[in-house]
Amino acid sequence: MPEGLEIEFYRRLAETALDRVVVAVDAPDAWYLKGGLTAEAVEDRLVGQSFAAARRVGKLLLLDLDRHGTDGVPEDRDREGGGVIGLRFGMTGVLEVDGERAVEKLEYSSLRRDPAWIRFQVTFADRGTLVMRDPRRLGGVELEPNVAHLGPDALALTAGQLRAVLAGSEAPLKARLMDQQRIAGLGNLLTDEILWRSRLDPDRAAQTLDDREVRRLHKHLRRTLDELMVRGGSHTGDLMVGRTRGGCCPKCGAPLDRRQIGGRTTYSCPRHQS
DNA sequence: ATTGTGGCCTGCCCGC
DNA sequence: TGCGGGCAGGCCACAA
Repeated sequence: MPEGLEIEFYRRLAETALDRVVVAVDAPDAWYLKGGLTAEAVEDRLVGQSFAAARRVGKLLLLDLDRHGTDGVPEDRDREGGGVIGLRFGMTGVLEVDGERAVEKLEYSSLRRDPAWIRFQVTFADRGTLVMRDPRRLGGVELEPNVAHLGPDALALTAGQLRAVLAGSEAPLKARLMDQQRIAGLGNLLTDEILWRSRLDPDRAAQTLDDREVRRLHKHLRRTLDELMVRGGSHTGDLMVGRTRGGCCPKCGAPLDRRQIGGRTTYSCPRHQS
């Protein structure tokens, strides 16, 4: 599923959609529009504009609208927020620009291109498109999304930030790492991989980690994100081959534990993680 | 406040 | 061969 890494790939792809004038918006699924947004409102807001920048906070992709209209006339500066559209991809959302995908293989999503799965589409004057496909409709589109409640981005997390996130929390380590208000961008697969590499039990209370363990966790967090980014995504971790019912630890061959932690299916090695 | 739970959505996989 | 029940998890509302 798209976690922070995949959304970073999406963001890079979205940069090819910058500075192109929008001529049409298709939002066929009202349920996909969040925060009271309507198809008419998003069309009014986008048509005639272009995207000036593609940013990312955790799993949220942000497209900044150009401050100026196509005629170079300054926009109404009184309008609040500066014009940002937020795209969430849920578990099975895929981004395409001009028919190109940022991620070829997406775990738990389908490779089919059923037109019915198009939840949001922007057409540019050059006839190119930006398309969100989402079979399960767990993503969404929102204007001026609130990013204040998101924690620091996982891809740039410092050791000090990690320490602060874990301090004083009775919550299971894994739940704390996946809490988007604390750290933005870690999903289920990445978190299992990071904790497995760090040899830490996902069910331990977050605050029980000592300094050495926090530093170890931070080292593996950074290393894992860098490595899987190069490999191509969250599903390319070393644990993945064993991450199945009855699966075994790729390190030692011991049967993996399969538990629900923080409401998520969690795989861990009883021999390596404590 | 913090932490946990259930439900949303629907394609796909497994077993019968 | 077709069918039905789980399963997947990001996110949110709500409960304790």
